[in-house]
Amino acid sequence: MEVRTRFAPSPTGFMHIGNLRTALYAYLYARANGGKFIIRIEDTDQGRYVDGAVDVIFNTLKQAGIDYDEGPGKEVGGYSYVQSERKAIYKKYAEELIRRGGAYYCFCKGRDMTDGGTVKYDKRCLRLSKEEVAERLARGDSYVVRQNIPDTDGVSSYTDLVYGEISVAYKDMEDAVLLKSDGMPTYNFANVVDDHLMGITHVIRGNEYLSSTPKYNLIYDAFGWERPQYIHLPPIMKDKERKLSKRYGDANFDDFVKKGYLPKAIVNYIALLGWSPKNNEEMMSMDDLIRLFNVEGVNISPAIFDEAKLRWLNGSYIKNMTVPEFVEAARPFLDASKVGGKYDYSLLAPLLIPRVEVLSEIPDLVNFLEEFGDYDTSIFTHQKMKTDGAVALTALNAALPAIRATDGWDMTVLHDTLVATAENVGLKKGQMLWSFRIAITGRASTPGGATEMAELLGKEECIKRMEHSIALLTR
RNA sequence: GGCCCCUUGGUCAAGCGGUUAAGACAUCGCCCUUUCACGGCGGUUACAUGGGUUCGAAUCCCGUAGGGGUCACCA
Repeated sequence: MEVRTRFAPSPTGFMHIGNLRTALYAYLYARANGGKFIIRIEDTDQGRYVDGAVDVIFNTLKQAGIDYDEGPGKEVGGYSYVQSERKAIYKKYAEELIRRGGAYYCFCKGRDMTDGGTVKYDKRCLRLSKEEVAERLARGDSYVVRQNIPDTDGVSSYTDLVYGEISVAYKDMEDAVLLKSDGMPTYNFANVVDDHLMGITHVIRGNEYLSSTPKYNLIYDAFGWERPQYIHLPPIMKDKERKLSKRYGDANFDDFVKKGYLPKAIVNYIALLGWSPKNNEEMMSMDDLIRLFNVEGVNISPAIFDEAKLRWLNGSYIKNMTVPEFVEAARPFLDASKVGGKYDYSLLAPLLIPRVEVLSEIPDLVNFLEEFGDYDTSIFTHQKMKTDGAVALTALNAALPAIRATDGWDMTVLHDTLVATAENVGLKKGQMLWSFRIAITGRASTPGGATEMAELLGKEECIKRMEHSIALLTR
Protein backbone atom coordinates (compact mmCIF):
# COMPACT_ATOMS: atom_id res chain seq x y z
CA MET A 1 0.00 0.00 0.00
CA GLU A 2 1.22 3.46 -0.88
CA VAL A 3 2.40 5.54 2.02
CA ARG A 4 0.60 8.87 2.31
CA THR A 5 1.58 11.44 4.90
CA ARG A 6 0.39 14.95 5.43
CA PHE A 7 1.37 18.22 6.99
CA ALA A 8 -1.68 19.99 8.34
CA PRO A 9 -0.81 23.40 9.73
CA SER A 10 -3.30 25.95 10.89
CA PRO A 11 -2.63 29.38 9.42
CA THR A 12 -2.31 31.31 12.62
CA GLY A 13 0.93 33.20 12.10
CA PHE A 14 4.48 32.31 11.30
CA MET A 15 6.07 29.02 10.56
CA HIS A 16 8.18 28.10 13.48
CA ILE A 17 10.95 25.60 13.66
CA GLY A 18 8.91 22.94 15.43
CA ASN A 19 6.24 23.01 12.74
CA LEU A 20 8.84 22.92 10.04
CA ARG A 21 10.43 19.86 11.54
CA THR A 22 7.08 18.09 11.67
CA ALA A 23 6.57 18.95 8.01
CA LEU A 24 10.08 17.77 7.20
CA TYR A 25 9.67 14.39 8.88
CA ALA A 26 6.29 13.81 7.25
CA TYR A 27 7.84 14.72 3.92
CA LEU A 28 10.89 12.54 4.46
CA TYR A 29 8.83 9.60 5.57
CA ALA A 30 6.69 9.82 2.44
CA ARG A 31 9.68 10.25 0.13
CA ALA A 32 11.75 7.60 1.84
CA ASN A 33 8.94 5.14 1.23
CA GLY A 34 8.08 6.20 -2.27
CA GLY A 35 4.81 7.68 -1.06
CA LYS A 36 2.86 10.90 -1.38
CA PHE A 37 3.09 14.02 0.71
CA ILE A 38 -0.08 16.04 1.19
CA ILE A 39 -0.70 19.50 2.57
CA ARG A 40 -3.94 20.41 4.22
CA ILE A 41 -4.85 23.73 5.75
CA GLU A 42 -6.62 23.51 9.10
CA ASP A 43 -8.46 26.77 9.37
CA THR A 44 -11.57 25.72 11.24
CA ASP A 45 -11.06 28.29 13.94
CA GLN A 46 -12.34 31.41 12.25
CA GLY A 47 -11.23 33.52 15.19
CA ARG A 48 -7.60 32.64 14.72
CA TYR A 49 -7.31 33.19 11.03
CA VAL A 50 -4.37 35.41 10.10
CA ASP A 51 -4.19 37.02 6.70
CA GLY A 52 -1.26 35.87 4.62
CA ALA A 53 -0.41 33.02 6.95
CA VAL A 54 -1.04 30.44 4.25
CA ASP A 55 1.50 32.16 2.01
CA VAL A 56 4.05 32.05 4.78
CA ILE A 57 3.56 28.31 5.05
CA PHE A 58 4.04 27.71 1.36
CA ASN A 59 6.97 30.08 1.06
CA THR A 60 8.71 28.43 3.94
CA LEU A 61 8.21 24.95 2.57
CA LYS A 62 9.50 26.08 -0.78
CA GLN A 63 12.61 27.66 0.68
CA ALA A 64 13.17 24.57 2.76
CA GLY A 65 13.07 22.42 -0.33
CA ILE A 66 9.94 20.54 0.68
CA ASP A 67 7.64 19.92 -2.25
CA TYR A 68 4.21 18.32 -2.10
CA ASP A 69 2.06 16.07 -4.22
CA GLU A 70 -1.40 17.13 -3.18
CA GLY A 71 -2.83 20.14 -1.45
CA PRO A 72 -4.03 23.66 -2.17
CA GLY A 73 -3.09 24.37 -5.77
CA LYS A 74 -2.74 20.66 -6.45
CA GLU A 75 -6.24 19.31 -5.95
CA VAL A 76 -5.49 15.80 -7.11
CA GLY A 77 -8.27 14.28 -5.04
CA GLY A 78 -10.89 16.44 -6.72
CA TYR A 79 -11.75 18.10 -3.45
CA SER A 80 -10.54 21.02 -1.40
CA TYR A 81 -7.60 20.63 0.95
CA VAL A 82 -8.70 23.60 3.02
CA GLN A 83 -10.90 22.61 5.92
CA SER A 84 -13.07 25.70 5.96
CA GLU A 85 -14.15 24.74 2.44
CA ARG A 86 -15.11 21.24 3.54
CA LYS A 87 -17.75 22.19 6.06
CA ALA A 88 -20.52 20.20 4.38
CA ILE A 89 -18.41 17.06 4.44
CA TYR A 90 -17.96 17.16 8.21
CA LYS A 91 -21.65 17.74 8.76
CA LYS A 92 -22.51 14.72 6.67
CA TYR A 93 -20.06 12.51 8.51
CA ALA A 94 -21.11 13.85 11.88
CA GLU A 95 -24.66 12.81 11.11
CA GLU A 96 -23.50 9.40 10.08
CA LEU A 97 -21.49 9.04 13.24
CA ILE A 98 -24.56 9.91 15.24
CA ARG A 99 -26.52 7.22 13.40
CA ARG A 100 -23.80 4.77 14.26
CA GLY A 101 -23.93 5.70 17.93
CA GLY A 102 -20.46 7.20 18.02
CA ALA A 103 -21.71 10.71 18.66
CA TYR A 104 -24.78 12.64 19.71
CA TYR A 105 -26.37 16.06 19.58
CA CYS A 106 -25.79 18.26 22.58
CA PHE A 107 -27.72 21.42 23.34
CA CYS A 108 -25.90 22.38 26.48
CA LYS A 109 -24.49 25.86 26.70
CA GLY A 110 -20.98 26.73 27.71
CA ARG A 111 -19.79 25.74 31.10
CA ASP A 112 -23.15 25.22 32.85
CA MET A 113 -23.34 21.87 31.20
CA THR A 114 -20.75 20.49 33.55
CA ASP A 115 -21.93 18.42 36.40
CA GLY A 116 -21.33 20.10 39.73
CA GLY A 117 -17.64 20.12 40.53
CA THR A 118 -16.43 17.70 37.91
CA VAL A 119 -15.04 19.09 34.72
CA LYS A 120 -15.97 16.09 32.64
CA TYR A 121 -19.16 16.43 30.69
CA ASP A 122 -21.88 14.24 32.12
CA LYS A 123 -23.40 13.03 28.85
CA ARG A 124 -26.75 14.42 29.82
CA CYS A 125 -27.80 15.15 26.24
CA LEU A 126 -27.12 11.55 25.32
CA ARG A 127 -30.13 10.69 27.43
CA LEU A 128 -32.44 12.97 25.47
CA SER A 129 -35.16 11.11 23.63
CA LYS A 130 -35.12 10.92 19.83
CA GLU A 131 -38.28 12.99 19.75
CA GLU A 132 -36.90 15.69 21.96
CA VAL A 133 -33.74 15.93 19.88
CA ALA A 134 -35.76 16.14 16.68
CA GLU A 135 -37.97 18.78 18.17
CA ARG A 136 -35.14 20.96 19.35
CA LEU A 137 -33.34 20.58 16.06
CA ALA A 138 -36.51 21.54 14.21
CA ARG A 139 -36.93 24.49 16.50
CA GLY A 140 -33.49 25.64 15.46
CA ASP A 141 -31.82 25.32 18.84
CA SER A 142 -28.09 25.83 18.75
CA TYR A 143 -26.23 22.56 19.17
CA VAL A 144 -22.89 20.85 19.00
CA VAL A 145 -22.12 17.24 18.21
CA ARG A 146 -20.23 15.33 20.86
CA GLN A 147 -18.27 12.16 20.63
CA ASN A 148 -19.84 9.33 22.58
CA ILE A 149 -17.09 7.69 24.59
CA PRO A 150 -18.13 4.25 25.89
CA ASP A 151 -19.32 4.47 29.45
CA THR A 152 -17.56 1.26 30.42
CA ASP A 153 -14.32 0.14 31.98
CA GLY A 154 -12.48 -0.46 28.74
CA VAL A 155 -9.28 1.07 27.43
CA SER A 156 -8.32 2.23 24.00
CA SER A 157 -4.78 1.45 22.94
CA TYR A 158 -2.62 1.77 19.90
CA THR A 159 1.01 1.30 19.01
CA ASP A 160 2.84 4.46 18.15
CA LEU A 161 5.75 3.83 15.79
CA VAL A 162 8.11 5.76 18.02
CA TYR A 163 6.56 5.68 21.49
CA GLY A 164 5.29 2.13 21.47
CA GLU A 165 2.06 1.13 23.09
CA ILE A 166 -0.16 3.86 24.49
CA SER A 167 -3.33 3.05 26.42
CA VAL A 168 -5.92 5.36 27.87
CA ALA A 169 -8.98 4.25 29.82
CA TYR A 170 -12.42 5.33 28.59
CA LYS A 171 -13.10 6.87 31.95
CA ASP A 172 -10.21 9.26 31.39
CA MET A 173 -11.64 10.54 28.13
CA GLU A 174 -14.29 13.14 27.72
CA ASP A 175 -17.10 13.43 25.21
CA ALA A 176 -15.33 16.08 23.21
CA VAL A 177 -17.11 18.43 20.86
CA LEU A 178 -16.78 17.25 17.28
CA LEU A 179 -18.89 19.82 15.53
CA LYS A 180 -19.07 23.33 16.93
CA SER A 181 -22.24 25.35 17.09
CA ASP A 182 -21.04 27.38 14.11
CA GLY A 183 -21.05 24.21 12.07
CA MET A 184 -17.26 23.98 11.89
CA PRO A 185 -15.60 20.80 13.03
CA THR A 186 -13.02 20.73 15.78
CA TYR A 187 -9.57 19.34 15.22
CA ASN A 188 -10.70 16.13 16.87
CA PHE A 189 -13.16 15.46 14.12
CA ALA A 190 -11.83 17.21 11.04
CA ASN A 191 -8.55 15.40 11.40
CA VAL A 192 -10.04 11.97 11.54
CA VAL A 193 -12.45 12.58 8.68
CA ASP A 194 -9.85 14.23 6.47
CA ASP A 195 -7.09 11.79 7.21
CA HIS A 196 -9.42 8.98 6.29
CA LEU A 197 -10.87 10.63 3.20
CA MET A 198 -7.43 11.66 1.99
CA GLY A 199 -6.09 8.18 2.52
CA ILE A 200 -3.44 9.17 5.05
CA THR A 201 -1.60 6.05 6.13
CA HIS A 202 0.82 7.61 8.62
CA VAL A 203 -0.12 10.43 10.89
CA ILE A 204 3.00 12.37 11.85
CA ARG A 205 2.58 15.15 14.41
CA GLY A 206 3.76 16.51 17.72
CA ASN A 207 3.45 14.37 20.81
CA GLU A 208 0.93 16.70 22.40
CA TYR A 209 -1.55 14.39 20.65
CA LEU A 210 -0.12 11.25 22.13
CA SER A 211 -2.73 10.87 24.83
CA SER A 212 -5.71 12.07 22.82
CA THR A 213 -5.06 9.73 19.93
CA PRO A 214 -7.02 6.85 21.54
CA LYS A 215 -10.04 9.11 21.39
CA TYR A 216 -9.54 9.69 17.69
CA ASN A 217 -9.12 5.98 17.16
CA LEU A 218 -12.53 5.42 18.66
CA ILE A 219 -13.97 7.59 15.90
CA TYR A 220 -12.22 5.53 13.23
CA ASP A 221 -13.61 2.43 14.90
CA ALA A 222 -17.14 3.82 15.07
CA PHE A 223 -17.05 4.55 11.36
CA GLY A 224 -15.58 1.16 10.66
CA TRP A 225 -12.53 2.82 9.13
CA GLU A 226 -9.03 1.49 9.30
CA ARG A 227 -6.86 3.35 11.80
CA PRO A 228 -3.68 4.94 10.46
CA GLN A 229 -0.22 4.37 11.85
CA TYR A 230 1.02 7.05 14.20
CA ILE A 231 4.40 8.69 14.48
CA HIS A 232 4.44 11.18 17.31
CA LEU A 233 7.38 13.52 17.64
CA PRO A 234 8.97 14.84 20.81
CA PRO A 235 8.97 18.61 21.19
CA ILE A 236 11.86 20.91 20.38
CA MET A 237 12.74 22.86 23.49
CA LYS A 238 14.16 26.30 24.08
CA ASP A 239 15.63 25.04 27.33
CA LYS A 240 15.02 22.24 29.78
CA GLU A 241 11.46 23.23 30.56
CA ARG A 242 10.29 25.58 27.87
CA LYS A 243 9.13 24.47 24.51
CA LEU A 244 10.42 26.37 21.53
CA SER A 245 7.45 28.34 20.36
CA LYS A 246 6.61 31.41 18.41
CA ARG A 247 5.68 33.02 21.66
CA TYR A 248 9.36 33.44 22.37
CA GLY A 249 9.72 35.14 19.03
CA ASP A 250 13.04 33.67 18.03
CA ALA A 251 11.98 30.40 16.55
CA ASN A 252 10.68 31.38 13.15
CA PHE A 253 12.26 30.06 10.04
CA ASP A 254 12.19 33.50 8.43
CA ASP A 255 14.04 35.05 11.32
CA PHE A 256 16.85 32.58 10.94
CA VAL A 257 17.09 33.25 7.24
CA LYS A 258 17.19 36.98 7.90
CA LYS A 259 19.98 36.42 10.40
CA GLY A 260 22.03 34.81 7.68
CA TYR A 261 21.40 31.12 8.09
CA LEU A 262 21.10 29.15 4.89
CA PRO A 263 17.80 27.30 4.45
CA LYS A 264 19.71 24.13 3.69
CA ALA A 265 21.62 24.37 6.94
CA ILE A 266 18.47 25.05 8.92
CA VAL A 267 16.75 22.05 7.38
CA ASN A 268 19.78 19.90 7.99
CA TYR A 269 20.00 21.01 11.59
CA ILE A 270 16.36 20.51 12.48
CA ALA A 271 16.40 17.10 10.83
CA LEU A 272 18.95 16.22 13.47
CA LEU A 273 16.82 17.46 16.33
CA GLY A 274 14.93 14.34 17.21
CA TRP A 275 16.37 12.01 14.65
CA SER A 276 19.74 10.63 13.70
CA PRO A 277 20.78 8.39 10.86
CA LYS A 278 22.29 4.96 11.39
CA ASN A 279 25.72 6.12 10.30
CA ASN A 280 25.66 9.25 12.44
CA GLU A 281 26.37 11.49 9.51
CA GLU A 282 25.72 15.14 10.26
CA MET A 283 25.95 17.10 7.05
CA MET A 284 23.16 15.90 4.84
CA SER A 285 21.45 17.27 1.78
CA MET A 286 17.74 16.74 1.26
CA ASP A 287 18.56 13.77 -0.94
CA ASP A 288 20.72 12.30 1.78
CA LEU A 289 17.94 12.81 4.29
CA ILE A 290 15.43 11.08 2.07
CA ARG A 291 17.82 8.19 1.57
CA LEU A 292 18.67 7.86 5.25
CA PHE A 293 15.43 8.71 6.99
CA ASN A 294 13.81 5.98 9.04
CA VAL A 295 11.45 5.89 12.02
CA GLU A 296 13.85 3.79 14.05
CA GLY A 297 16.14 6.79 14.23
CA VAL A 298 13.44 9.06 15.59
CA ASN A 299 14.05 10.00 19.18
CA ILE A 300 11.62 9.78 22.01
CA SER A 301 12.82 12.54 24.31
CA PRO A 302 12.72 16.32 23.85
CA ALA A 303 15.65 18.05 22.18
CA ILE A 304 16.92 21.47 23.11
CA PHE A 305 17.56 23.78 20.19
CA ASP A 306 21.25 24.68 20.18
CA GLU A 307 22.04 27.68 18.03
CA ALA A 308 25.77 27.13 18.49
CA LYS A 309 25.54 23.90 16.59
CA LEU A 310 23.37 25.46 13.93
CA ARG A 311 26.08 28.10 13.53
CA TRP A 312 28.70 25.46 13.08
CA LEU A 313 26.62 23.62 10.51
CA ASN A 314 25.86 26.86 8.69
CA GLY A 315 29.57 27.68 8.67
CA SER A 316 30.31 24.28 7.22
CA TYR A 317 27.84 24.87 4.41
CA ILE A 318 29.46 28.22 3.71
CA LYS A 319 32.91 26.67 3.59
CA ASN A 320 31.67 24.30 0.95
CA MET A 321 30.41 27.11 -1.24
CA THR A 322 32.10 28.25 -4.40
CA VAL A 323 32.90 31.94 -4.75
CA PRO A 324 29.91 32.65 -7.01
CA GLU A 325 27.59 30.77 -4.68
CA PHE A 326 28.88 32.68 -1.72
CA VAL A 327 28.64 36.02 -3.45
CA GLU A 328 25.05 35.33 -4.32
CA ALA A 329 24.11 34.33 -0.79
CA ALA A 330 26.12 37.10 0.82
CA ARG A 331 25.14 39.90 -1.54
CA PRO A 332 22.32 41.32 0.62
CA PHE A 333 24.63 41.46 3.60
CA LEU A 334 27.50 42.93 1.60
CA ASP A 335 25.20 45.50 0.03
CA ALA A 336 24.01 46.52 3.47
CA SER A 337 27.55 46.96 4.76
CA LYS A 338 29.78 49.99 4.30
CA VAL A 339 31.54 48.38 1.37
CA GLY A 340 28.22 47.97 -0.42
CA GLY A 341 28.83 48.22 -4.14
CA LYS A 342 32.36 49.56 -3.71
CA TYR A 343 34.36 46.37 -3.96
CA ASP A 344 34.47 43.39 -6.20
CA TYR A 345 32.59 40.91 -4.02
CA SER A 346 34.31 37.96 -5.59
CA LEU A 347 37.62 39.34 -4.29
CA LEU A 348 36.17 39.54 -0.79
CA ALA A 349 34.58 36.12 -0.94
CA PRO A 350 37.69 33.93 -0.50
CA LEU A 351 38.58 35.93 2.59
CA LEU A 352 35.12 35.66 4.05
CA ILE A 353 34.27 32.06 3.28
CA PRO A 354 36.48 30.43 5.92
CA ARG A 355 35.65 33.09 8.49
CA VAL A 356 31.91 33.49 8.33
CA GLU A 357 29.53 31.19 10.15
CA VAL A 358 26.42 33.31 9.80
CA LEU A 359 26.06 35.77 6.94
CA SER A 360 25.08 38.59 9.29
CA GLU A 361 28.67 38.67 10.54
CA ILE A 362 29.82 40.03 7.19
CA PRO A 363 29.40 43.78 7.77
CA ASP A 364 31.58 43.72 10.87
CA LEU A 365 34.23 41.86 8.97
CA VAL A 366 34.43 44.19 6.00
CA ASN A 367 33.41 47.61 7.24
CA PHE A 368 36.99 48.62 8.07
CA LEU A 369 37.68 48.76 4.36
CA GLU A 370 35.64 51.92 4.20
CA GLU A 371 35.98 52.96 7.76
CA PHE A 372 39.26 54.30 9.00
CA GLY A 373 40.16 56.94 11.51
CA ASP A 374 41.65 57.20 14.96
CA TYR A 375 42.04 53.97 16.85
CA ASP A 376 43.67 52.80 20.04
CA THR A 377 47.35 52.34 19.25
CA SER A 378 47.77 49.87 22.08
CA ILE A 379 46.75 47.20 19.61
CA PHE A 380 50.22 47.50 18.12
CA THR A 381 51.50 45.80 21.23
CA HIS A 382 51.67 42.07 20.83
CA GLN A 383 53.80 39.80 22.98
CA LYS A 384 54.25 36.91 20.64
CA MET A 385 55.06 39.18 17.71
CA LYS A 386 57.32 41.26 19.92
CA THR A 387 55.81 44.48 18.77
CA ASP A 388 54.70 47.67 20.41
CA GLY A 389 54.18 51.25 19.37
CA ALA A 390 57.87 52.00 19.05
CA VAL A 391 58.56 48.97 16.91
CA ALA A 392 55.56 49.84 14.81
CA LEU A 393 56.80 53.36 14.27
CA THR A 394 60.21 52.12 13.15
CA ALA A 395 58.56 49.62 10.85
CA LEU A 396 56.17 52.12 9.34
CA ASN A 397 58.71 54.85 8.84
CA ALA A 398 60.82 52.39 6.91
CA ALA A 399 57.91 50.84 5.05
CA LEU A 400 56.27 54.03 3.89
CA PRO A 401 58.93 55.05 1.36
CA ALA A 402 59.30 51.45 0.27
CA ILE A 403 55.58 51.15 -0.35
CA ARG A 404 55.57 54.45 -2.21
CA ALA A 405 58.32 53.12 -4.41
CA THR A 406 56.66 49.82 -5.23
CA ASP A 407 56.21 49.00 -8.79
CA GLY A 408 53.12 46.87 -9.14
CA TRP A 409 50.60 46.04 -6.48
CA ASP A 410 50.01 42.45 -5.66
CA MET A 411 50.62 40.22 -2.72
CA THR A 412 53.95 38.93 -3.93
CA VAL A 413 55.39 42.38 -4.55
CA LEU A 414 54.06 43.61 -1.23
CA HIS A 415 55.39 40.66 0.66
CA ASP A 416 58.86 40.95 -0.82
CA THR A 417 58.97 44.68 -0.28
CA LEU A 418 57.90 44.49 3.34
CA VAL A 419 60.21 41.61 4.20
CA ALA A 420 63.19 43.33 2.62
CA THR A 421 62.38 46.55 4.44
CA ALA A 422 62.15 44.70 7.74
CA GLU A 423 65.60 43.25 7.24
CA ASN A 424 67.02 46.67 6.44
CA VAL A 425 65.91 48.09 9.76
CA GLY A 426 66.67 44.94 11.74
CA LEU A 427 63.11 43.85 12.37
CA LYS A 428 61.61 40.40 12.20
CA LYS A 429 59.28 39.69 9.36
CA GLY A 430 56.42 39.22 11.81
CA GLN A 431 57.07 42.57 13.47
CA MET A 432 56.83 44.32 10.16
CA LEU A 433 53.76 42.51 8.94
CA TRP A 434 51.88 42.87 12.22
CA SER A 435 52.58 46.59 12.43
CA PHE A 436 51.81 47.18 8.80
CA ARG A 437 48.54 45.31 8.92
CA ILE A 438 47.28 47.24 11.90
CA ALA A 439 48.44 50.51 10.45
CA ILE A 440 46.34 50.07 7.33
CA THR A 441 43.28 48.62 9.00
CA GLY A 442 43.15 50.05 12.49
CA ARG A 443 42.12 46.65 13.75
CA ALA A 444 43.73 43.93 15.79
CA SER A 445 42.15 41.22 13.74
CA THR A 446 41.20 41.29 10.12
CA PRO A 447 39.83 38.83 7.63
CA GLY A 448 43.16 38.22 6.02
CA GLY A 449 46.85 38.97 6.40
CA ALA A 450 48.79 42.20 5.88
CA THR A 451 49.41 41.76 2.19
CA GLU A 452 45.87 40.60 1.49
CA MET A 453 44.48 43.67 3.20
CA ALA A 454 46.89 45.92 1.35
CA GLU A 455 46.05 44.46 -2.00
CA LEU A 456 42.37 44.99 -1.33
CA LEU A 457 42.79 48.59 -0.19
CA GLY A 458 45.02 49.68 -3.03
CA LYS A 459 48.23 51.65 -2.96
CA GLU A 460 46.90 55.12 -2.44
CA GLU A 461 44.60 54.20 0.39
CA CYS A 462 47.41 52.25 2.04
CA ILE A 463 49.75 55.19 1.96
CA LYS A 464 47.10 57.50 3.35
CA ARG A 465 46.39 55.12 6.19
CA MET A 466 50.06 54.59 6.95
CA GLU A 467 50.57 58.31 7.20
CA HIS A 468 47.62 58.58 9.52
CA SER A 469 48.93 55.77 11.69
CA ILE A 470 52.39 57.27 11.89
CA ALA A 471 50.78 60.50 13.01
CA LEU A 472 48.81 58.64 15.65
CA LEU A 473 51.95 56.95 16.93
CA THR A 474 53.93 60.14 17.12
CA ARG A 475 51.19 62.08 18.77
C1' G B 1 -4.71 17.20 40.85
C1' G B 2 -6.21 12.73 37.24
C1' C B 3 -4.27 10.52 32.91
C1' C B 4 -0.22 9.97 29.11
C1' C B 5 4.96 10.51 28.12
C1' C B 6 10.20 11.55 29.01
C1' U B 7 15.30 11.21 31.88
C1' U B 8 23.24 8.95 28.61
C1' G B 9 28.53 14.86 29.27
C1' G B 10 26.74 22.12 28.97
C1' U B 11 23.89 20.65 24.03
C1' C B 12 22.60 17.01 19.98
C1' A B 13 23.25 11.88 20.12
C1' A B 14 25.09 6.28 19.42
C1' G B 15 23.82 2.19 22.51
C1' C B 16 18.67 -2.07 22.33
C1' G B 17 21.98 -7.83 28.71
C1' G B 18 28.68 -8.50 28.50
C1' U B 19 31.66 -1.84 24.96
C1' U B 20 38.00 1.00 27.64
C1' A B 21 29.91 4.02 27.21
C1' A B 22 30.83 6.01 20.00
C1' G B 23 30.57 10.54 17.23
C1' A B 24 29.29 15.89 16.67
C1' C B 25 28.74 21.06 18.75
C1' A B 26 30.60 23.87 22.70
C1' U B 27 34.87 24.28 25.97
C1' C B 28 40.26 23.84 27.20
C1' G B 29 45.38 22.92 25.52
C1' C B 30 49.03 22.16 21.67
C1' C B 31 50.56 22.48 16.45
C1' C B 32 50.24 25.24 11.80
C1' U B 33 50.46 30.58 10.91
C1' U B 34 52.06 37.79 8.86
C1' U B 35 46.49 38.92 12.85
C1' C B 36 41.71 36.46 13.06
C1' A B 37 39.96 32.29 11.06
C1' C B 38 40.47 27.45 8.41
C1' G B 39 42.92 22.92 9.28
C1' G B 40 45.48 19.05 12.34
C1' C B 41 46.25 16.67 17.16
C1' G B 42 44.91 15.93 22.18
C1' G B 43 42.30 16.78 27.04
C1' U B 44 38.00 17.69 30.56
C1' U B 45 32.83 16.29 30.99
C1' A B 46 27.45 11.55 31.03
C1' C B 47 24.09 6.58 32.01
C1' A B 48 18.58 11.23 37.63
C1' U B 49 17.87 8.06 42.09
C1' G B 50 16.57 3.63 45.17
C1' G B 51 15.26 -1.31 44.88
C1' G B 52 14.83 -5.77 42.24
C1' U B 53 15.58 -9.73 37.92
C1' U B 54 20.30 -11.80 36.17
C1' C B 55 26.58 -14.99 36.43
C1' G B 56 26.36 -9.95 34.41
C1' A B 57 22.35 -4.04 33.54
C1' A B 58 22.85 2.52 30.53
C1' U B 59 20.03 -1.48 28.40
C1' C B 60 14.48 -5.60 31.56
C1' C B 61 10.76 -4.74 36.01
C1' C B 62 8.94 -1.70 40.22
C1' G B 63 9.16 2.61 43.23
C1' U B 64 11.00 7.78 43.98
C1' A B 65 12.52 12.46 42.20
C1' G B 66 12.66 15.93 38.33
C1' G B 67 10.65 17.56 33.62
C1' G B 68 7.09 17.78 29.58
C1' G B 69 2.14 17.01 27.54
C1' U B 70 -3.11 16.76 28.15
C1' C B 71 -7.72 17.44 30.63
C1' A B 72 -11.45 24.03 25.35
C1' C B 73 -17.26 24.92 20.80
C1' C B 74 -7.57 25.84 19.92
C1' A B 75 -5.22 23.08 16.92
